[in-house]
Amino acid sequence: MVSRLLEEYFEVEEGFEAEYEEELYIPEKVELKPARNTGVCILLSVSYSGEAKKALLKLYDVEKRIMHFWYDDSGHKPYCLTDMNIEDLKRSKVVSHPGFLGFERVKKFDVLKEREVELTKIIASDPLAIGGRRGAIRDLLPKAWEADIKYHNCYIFDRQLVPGMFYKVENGKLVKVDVEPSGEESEEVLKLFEDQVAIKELAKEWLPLFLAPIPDIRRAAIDIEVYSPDPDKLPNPKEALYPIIAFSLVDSDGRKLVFLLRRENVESSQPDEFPQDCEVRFFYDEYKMLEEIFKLLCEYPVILTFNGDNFDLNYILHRALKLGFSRDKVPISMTAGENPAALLASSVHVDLYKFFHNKSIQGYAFSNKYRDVTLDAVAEALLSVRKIQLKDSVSQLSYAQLASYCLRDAELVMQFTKFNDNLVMKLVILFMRIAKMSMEDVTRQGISNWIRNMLYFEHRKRNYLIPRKDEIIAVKGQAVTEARIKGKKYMGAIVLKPPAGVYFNVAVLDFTSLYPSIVKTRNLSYEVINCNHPECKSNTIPSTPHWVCVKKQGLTSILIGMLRDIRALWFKPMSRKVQDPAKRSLYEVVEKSLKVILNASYGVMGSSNFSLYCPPVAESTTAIGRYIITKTIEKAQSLGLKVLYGDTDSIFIYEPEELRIKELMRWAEEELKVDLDYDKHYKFVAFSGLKKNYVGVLVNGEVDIKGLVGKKRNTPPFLKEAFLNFVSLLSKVDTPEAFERSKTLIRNLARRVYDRLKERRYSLDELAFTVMLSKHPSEYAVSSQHVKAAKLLMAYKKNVDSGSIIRFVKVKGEPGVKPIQLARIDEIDVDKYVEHMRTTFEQVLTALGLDFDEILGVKSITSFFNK
DNA sequence: ACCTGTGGCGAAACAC
DNA sequence: GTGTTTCGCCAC
Repeated sequence: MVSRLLEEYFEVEEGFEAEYEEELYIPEKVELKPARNTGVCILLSVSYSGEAKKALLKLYDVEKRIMHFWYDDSGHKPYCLTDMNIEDLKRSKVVSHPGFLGFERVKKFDVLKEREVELTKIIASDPLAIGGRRGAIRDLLPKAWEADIKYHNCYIFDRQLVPGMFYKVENGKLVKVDVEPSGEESEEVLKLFEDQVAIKELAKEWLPLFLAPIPDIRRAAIDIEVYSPDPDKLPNPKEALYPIIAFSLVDSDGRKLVFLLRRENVESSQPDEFPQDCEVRFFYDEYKMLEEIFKLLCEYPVILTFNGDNFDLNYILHRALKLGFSRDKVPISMTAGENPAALLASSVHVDLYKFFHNKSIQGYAFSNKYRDVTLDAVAEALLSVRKIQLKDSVSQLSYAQLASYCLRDAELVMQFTKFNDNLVMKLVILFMRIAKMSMEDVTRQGISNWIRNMLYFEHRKRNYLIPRKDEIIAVKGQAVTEARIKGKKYMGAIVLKPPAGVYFNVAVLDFTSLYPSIVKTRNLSYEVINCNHPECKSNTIPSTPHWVCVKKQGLTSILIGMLRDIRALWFKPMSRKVQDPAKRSLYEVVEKSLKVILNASYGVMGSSNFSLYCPPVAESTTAIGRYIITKTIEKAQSLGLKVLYGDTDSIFIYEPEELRIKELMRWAEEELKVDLDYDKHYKFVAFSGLKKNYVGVLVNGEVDIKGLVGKKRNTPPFLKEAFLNFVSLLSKVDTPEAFERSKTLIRNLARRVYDRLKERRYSLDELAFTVMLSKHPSEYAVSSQHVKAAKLLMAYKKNVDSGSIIRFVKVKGEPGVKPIQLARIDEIDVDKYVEHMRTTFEQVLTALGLDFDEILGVKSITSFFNK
């Protein structure tokens, strides 16, 4: 049982196996709990071993049927896998044990039978992804399980057995797919790895995942509207007190339909007022309408919603139960827990709200194009189309207005998966292939779970025992470096302090995917860091006591290195080179998805929630990063280059000389084994003198604004707008002389904003600060302004919770703020706003050598205000 | 049940 | 009054 890996890299005590075996413990009372999703797993929440196990099983009369028995992450809750079929399970004593498979759960399995057909379609449509829900394909699973267990006979991950990405369904059976790389392209890519044996072998297995075509899965987007007597309050799905008055569906083939519930006192509409190309159906009976909705939900392999987990599907389910549907007639079920998911009986439900909410998706796949995750905001950012803006609440709309409104939402949701050549669906499927997760899981779970699953898969493939978190910490230790910021675990990157002022002709160099490159070239991986070979101890990590194995390359080092290389050497260049739009789009999607994984791969190593959490690996990564940028700056200076600024992996060089830059790049490649690339060239950069804080105008006229207050989400719109005008004046500047001329314009602009503010000629909307609540207002340690505003809103019977966006203005008197809904323009505290204006503008003015007070003559005026 | 990391800035609240 | 802490948002 002790794997090769464990013996080699951990100090394995003599009798390791016996340790578990000999610790006999026979509990008097056994608690049996259901294991989620696996159906035929029994979870015993007790310690067990040899004789104890037997006694225990005898107690429950199931000993003969127990096939396998494994530990879970905690090491104390072993799983039993049984080979019992459902009928046996139902009859067995175990089943009737309180807390185990209750009646309802068994019943659910019967429902599952019907789901297989549709799920099979999805799996079959993309054999390289594992698809569908595990429970739903349970009859197909045993074959995969056998293979899995035989092949990886050491550990079963988190209540699931991964059937493997290399299976597809044929005639109702799982069939192994031949994954030998075929085709010229694979060969061509593999040639790039001639000198890296381990990486080449792994790339052989992974390339099909990226090169195989991505299926266009048939799907439908849905949306509902619910009647509400209070237009400010969203109806509660658990109570489902009010009728569903509209339902819309838009499918991937272009079919559009709307169901409307006839109600009293609703304005009737002419046929031509309804949306065109759309089937409209009226119902007198909500029950009937729900029946029709359920039929539709079962027609598509994938159903898309925006917030369907929390609202739409949840509401439909509870409304149906309230109207007298029995549970087995409703094809929707909610998972248990605080953050439940709505699952469909015969389809996969993708809640795009959850997917778009994922920080990695937001940042790296969509480069922060949207900030608020609302249907309206995301649609505007990605599709340039908005929701239909309503003056009245949905409950007051005419039938035609309601139909248009509801349909638009479903259209937007469908469009999310279609725009940019099905980008979102393609990303989802690629993430399924990379993480070996189902569509439902991959769209709901965060990046750390994707990476965990990806790594676990590679462990099992190699027959490695997967250690627990506490085992890694015990053997490899905690972080030793001290963070600059209090409360952080270890030291991070270096940021240079830039000189305040404007600099013409600045080149920016950066290290391409610095951290993944470090992980690869310096062999960073939890099992090989601080290994127990005496001869490795001299291979130290700078400014840490850690060392790294020189005998064997670690798993994460190979895997992350391989992903980095195929992105950098193939998919990134190809996504720029290839002309054929379809091919190009595929390269772009693969490139994007790899970027997402790579960017998070370092972070998770330093995250205590991550199951392979290894602080020494995380701090070694940043330590080497610091070493690399420091050495590069030194080298640049010795070459006579002037380094203005740098942050983590970038270096700003003033008046660069091509030959010296080339020499620096060559040196970095040779000495440090990292690619130093020429990133961009600024016509000029204006530094405020603060770190992470500057404006630059590129040679093509594009403007980069970094970290300045004027661009932050919480800054009031009037300042953002003024700031943008300010920057656009700046972007027209070409020469130092033009600066002098632009100063008058800048002065006028600042003056105008100031006067307007003073005369209160801005609306409340323009003055509003927009801040997100990161937790419920009651949970805050300090009552900051947005929390105060939120509490005022709550007192005004508004629903406010973690994630809510609070808009407030600053007013005179206590408590100094009011939510925008409750404020009047004459209450505004003008002085506070002048201060905000000052900081916003000063960040750039100092760079230009201008003074805010001087420009406005503010000093005399503020003193006037103070009287 | 959910959760990648550290560094840095500004505003306001809190602690003394 | 002051220094410190908390919070949100951003850069990388």
